[in-house]
Order: sequence, then structure tokens, then C-alpha cells
Amino acid sequence: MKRHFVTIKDIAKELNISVATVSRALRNTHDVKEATRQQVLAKAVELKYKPNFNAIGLVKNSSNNIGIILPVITNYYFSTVITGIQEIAFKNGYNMVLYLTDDSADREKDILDELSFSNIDGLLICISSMPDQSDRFQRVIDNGIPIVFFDRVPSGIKTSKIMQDDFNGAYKAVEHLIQSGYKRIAHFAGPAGLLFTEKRLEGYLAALKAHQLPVNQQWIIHSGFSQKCGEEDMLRLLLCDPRPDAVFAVNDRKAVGAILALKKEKIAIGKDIGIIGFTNDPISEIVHPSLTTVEEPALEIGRRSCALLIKHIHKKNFIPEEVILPTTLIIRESTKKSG
Amino acid sequence: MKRHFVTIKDIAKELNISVATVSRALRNTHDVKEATRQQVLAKAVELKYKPNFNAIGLVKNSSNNIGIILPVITNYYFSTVITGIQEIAFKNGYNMVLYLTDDSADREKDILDELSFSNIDGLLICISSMPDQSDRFQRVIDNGIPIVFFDRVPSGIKTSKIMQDDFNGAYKAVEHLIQSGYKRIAHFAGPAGLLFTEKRLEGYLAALKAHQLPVNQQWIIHSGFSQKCGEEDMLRLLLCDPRPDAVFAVNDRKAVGAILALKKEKIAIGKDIGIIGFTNDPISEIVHPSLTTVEEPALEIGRRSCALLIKHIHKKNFIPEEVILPTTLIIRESTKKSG
DNA sequence: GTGAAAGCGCTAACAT
DNA sequence: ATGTTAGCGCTTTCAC
Repeated sequence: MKRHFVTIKDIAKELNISVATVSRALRNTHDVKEATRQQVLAKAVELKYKPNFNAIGLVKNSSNNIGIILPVITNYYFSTVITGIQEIAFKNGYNMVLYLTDDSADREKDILDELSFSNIDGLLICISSMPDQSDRFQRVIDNGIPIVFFDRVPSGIKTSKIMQDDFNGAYKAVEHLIQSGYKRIAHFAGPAGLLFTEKRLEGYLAALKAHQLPVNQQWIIHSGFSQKCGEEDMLRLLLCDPRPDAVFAVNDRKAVGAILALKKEKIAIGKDIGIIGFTNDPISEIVHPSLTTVEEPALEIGRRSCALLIKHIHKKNFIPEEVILPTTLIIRESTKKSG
Repeated sequence: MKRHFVTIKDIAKELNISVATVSRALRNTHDVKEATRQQVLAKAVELKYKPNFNAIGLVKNSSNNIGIILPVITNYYFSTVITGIQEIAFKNGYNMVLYLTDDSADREKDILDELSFSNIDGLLICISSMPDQSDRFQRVIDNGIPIVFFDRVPSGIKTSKIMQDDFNGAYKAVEHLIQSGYKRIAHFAGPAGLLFTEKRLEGYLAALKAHQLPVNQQWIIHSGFSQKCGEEDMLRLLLCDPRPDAVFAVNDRKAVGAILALKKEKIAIGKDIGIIGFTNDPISEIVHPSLTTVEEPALEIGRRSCALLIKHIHKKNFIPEEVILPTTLIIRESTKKSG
């Protein structure tokens, strides 16, 4: 268990100078002679000196870690967001500490409670789809740990948030459906209570309204985010009378589930029922027929939220920003009436 | 920047006892009166005390972090492995610090070099596909930081390794192809030099040999792991004379690439050319025709490797284990000659 | 069973 | 420009 590493004391001893000078030289403080600095640097390399983060953290009351709390990583969107985060974090000398909630509010609570704040300088959070626990997050912020929320953001907390343009993405999606000739458009929504889910629902509703198309509550089905949910929703939808001729799904996985269900029922996708998703998961290009969808800027969400968090960490009173990134409509086969 | 948290000193002061007693009570050391212990515990909750990991780490020369170094996380296998790791890590009070190499040996080197070992108790590594840098890893181990390798393991380092049964998985895959009536079987391999890639190649070769089938070097194509590589490999393969009637791909993404290329060329998958992959990525069920594949126990790989690493951390001289987990053949449409 | 005090490796006044 | 020293929050002898 006991390992001994080279410390600044070792460097100081070898060079016959004080630890303070070594410390200063290592950190490029300006009141140290260039020659001394070079000596120290050379010696540090020679001795393979590595700073002790615990000691630094203890003095500075900080770590070099940013925590990331999100539901799952086994999907395209989240793993891509993390890739974006890591890019910026690494560049700025921060490590990522990853926490997975499995989309459970209880787990989220446990993680937040057990978090030793000395171990984390700031938090990047995508909340679980369970009931809103805003006060819990507020307490963390009050403790001096900045939080930036992304994708799934809680309402009522004054801090930076970053998301894609869910409303307009949904609007564009539904409008594309309408322009493609579909008239009875259903929506497979996510669980109620999540802001982005509601924004997509609103976008859907607004597009229908703008084009004087009917809203049928039967055609709006709330369920989870999985492919399986998409299949089940579709089976339910097929029982409706009148039956919709298109579906806007809250994400690609549900859309893929819908496609799979339709194929089992031998219903022609595009021709009989058009499908559009949201995310631009690589799977949307591979599924047959390929899935029309709204691309989310996942990588950029990751980069931007990390950059924002770092600003919060550096400036105690950084004014919160709410960033909304644009989405892109990607037209493929699943919304072609004839092909 | 300066935040003040409750410390054991605060608890001691409130209770009129010494910090030593508080420290002992908090850690359930046995030489503290039960009544005192209860008082301390109650006060700790009341004051919302959170241990300072930096201080503990400084004294104990440890963190509570395990580092994970892997190429990318935007794919099913790796993100699932991480999910398994996190499950065990969380249970044991460890945090995961994530590092992405983007499959670059240079980046891997940078990460290893910049790693302040005071920040990490052990490392879980899946090496990049670039030339082997075993000495680099050995140095880390010599410094007292245990490493457990998973999936892509370097040869020549004596530490625990955990992988799926690549040889037998490949053997089963190719044998299934043979039993399905395919006779000219090609292999889309990964980059040369990676152990698991070689094991799969060996399994392929062994199965051919066991069934007295010809080995044609033209039919063995080495390239990257991406879907695009699979497409390109397939295009190249179609030029061969004689032309193979089946392909065993080193992973599902390449297999999917192959399927896509075949569809573009209007060649009947299964009937004209059979395809089998490796991983059981969810995509293999969605692609059309669905992909026969060899399932890897990704979640279990994560769990087991984390459990092993924790043993290494706890016992300085834990005897390294090499674990090989079984794979499962999953038969779908892409290897059906008629259907 | 509890307290006093040293010290983990580093930074940051305060001296010189 | 450099040295001295206190102290970050905690654990751990060593006393009592």
C-alpha cells in the first residue's frame, strides 16, 4: 500500500534550495530566476517528479476533477456527449469522474449525498427522468460546487444550462411530415415531466396548429425512451380509429422500435405510415428503411457544457448562461410516401 | 474559490472531545466507547459532515479513484464494459476516472505520463491498436499502481488480464458458417498486432483447417474496426476470383458495413454471401437482414475486471489472474442460405 | 477509552 | 530572488 514518490522536497534537497523555490519554479511563478527554474524543471524530469494532487487539493481546496452525472452511457447520444466533455476537460487539465444513475432518482440522490465535495470542482448533470429534485441540486450549488445541466435540465435552478433546440427540432420534424403529405400525425413522447420531452411535444403541437391539423389525444403516447417502448407504442397506435398515417417519435430508438413493429405487421413504412425520429443515432442510417430524423449536436453539447462549467469553476460569480444549440433535419426513407 | 466545509475539528469542538476520537469514531475503530461513537455519528449527520478525500488521500497515500483508459466509448461494447465497471466500483466506494485515447498510442502515452498517481489507486486499461508499448505500462506497475487489462491486452506484462474467448468464439462462428453450407470463407480482420484480433484470426484458421477448407490469403483483409472499413473490405473482396461465399468479420460494425455494401451491390445476403459478426451489438438485431454474431459478455468483462483490480489494490502481491469468459453464438438471418 | 502532537506534500504569507 | 514557516484536514503513534 505504501508507495513513495518523488516530492518537491527531494528536488529541493538535490539542488540545495528551498521547497518554496521549487514550488514556485514548477508553477512558473514570476519571481524566480530563469536559471533556477530551468534547474528545477530539469531535475523534476530527471527524478520523474509527479505532483501530489491530494496535497495540492488540500491546500487549494480543490481537486482537478469534474464530476459527470447521467442516466446511462450505453447509447449514442450520451457517449458522444461524454466524448465532447472529455475533449475540453483534458485540454484544461481536468479529469472526468463518471457517475451513472441508471435513470433512478434514488441513485441520483445517493450519488449526490455520498459525493465528497473535496473530490470535485464542479458537476455536469443530465437529470434522471424521475420527479424533479431541484432542491437537492440547489444545496450542492449553495455548498460552492457549480453545476451545469445539459439535455435534461431541471426548472427553477439558476445556473447554466445547455440543450439542443427541442422545440424547433420537433417543429421542423412535424412540418416535414406535413409537407410530405401526411395528415394524421401521432407523437410517441417521453415520460412526462422532463423539459426536453415537453419541448418536443410543444413543437409537435405548434406545427400541427400552424398547419390546421387535428390534435388527437389518443395519438399522443407517453412512455419510456427504449426501443421496446417504441414497439409497444406502435402496437397500441395501430388500434386507434382513425389510424394515424405518421409518427414523430421523441427519439430514434423509439422510432426504430416503431419501424420494427410496423415491419412485423407488414405495414409499408413511408407509404402507409411515415416515421421520424430525433437524435440521428447511427442506427437511423442502418435500419431499413432508413430513418428520417432530427440531428442533435451531441458532441458540441458536451464541449460547450464542459467549457461553461470550467468558467463557473474559475469565476465564483459567473453569470449563468442558457445555451440552445440548433438541430438539423435529416431526410431519409422513412418519410417518403413513394419511393 | 474558497469554500469551507465541516471538518472533524468542528465536530470535536461541538462535542468537547478531541479530533482523534472523532476520527476513530467515524471510522469504526474498535477502541472508542459506543456512546461516544453514537454522539459523533449523530453530530456528523447533523452538521452534514463530508470527509475530505484530499486529506485522507494525503495521509493514506491513496485516492478512492480507479482510472479507466480506453480507446472510445461511443460504441456498444465499451460503454457496456464501463457500465459493468461502474457497478462494482460504486459498490466498493470507488469512483471512476475516465480517459479516452481515441485509439492513439501517443495520446495513451500522454495520459499515462500526466497521470498523477496520487490521484489513482489502480488502472483498468484497454490498449490502443497502435504498436505495443508494454514498457510504459510496466513502469506504472513498478510505481505501485496496479493495472488490469481487458479486451485488448498487451503481451509480456505480468498482471491480471480479462478477455472473452476470442479463439473459440471465432471457431464457433466459422464452424457455423461451414455447417450452414458455406465453403469459401473470408475474414475481415482488425489491425494486425492486437492479441484479440489475432486470436479471432487463429480461430478462423483453425476452423477452416478442421474442416479441410482452403485458406486463401486474398480473403483475409486487415483494416480498422469501423463500419466504413467493413464496407471497403467488402468492395475489395467482391473483386476476388474466386469470390468467397461468406465472411466472418472481426466485429459487428464491420459486418454491418459489409451488409450495407452488399445491399448496394444487390447481392443477396445469406443466399449469395453469408455474413457473421462478433460482439452482439444491438445493431446486429436491427440491421436487415439481421446479423448472426458471437455475443461477448461485455457487462461481465467490466464487472470482473473491476473486481480483479480492487483485489490488486487491496493486496499488494495479489497473484495475477487471466480470465477468459465464454462467448455465445447467436444465429440470425445473415447466415441463412435460404429463407 | 481518549488526548496531544507529528506529519502526509504542498502553497502562501511573511521575511530577508 | 529565495528561505522560513504555518497550516490545509486527516490519521496515527505515543502517552495517559
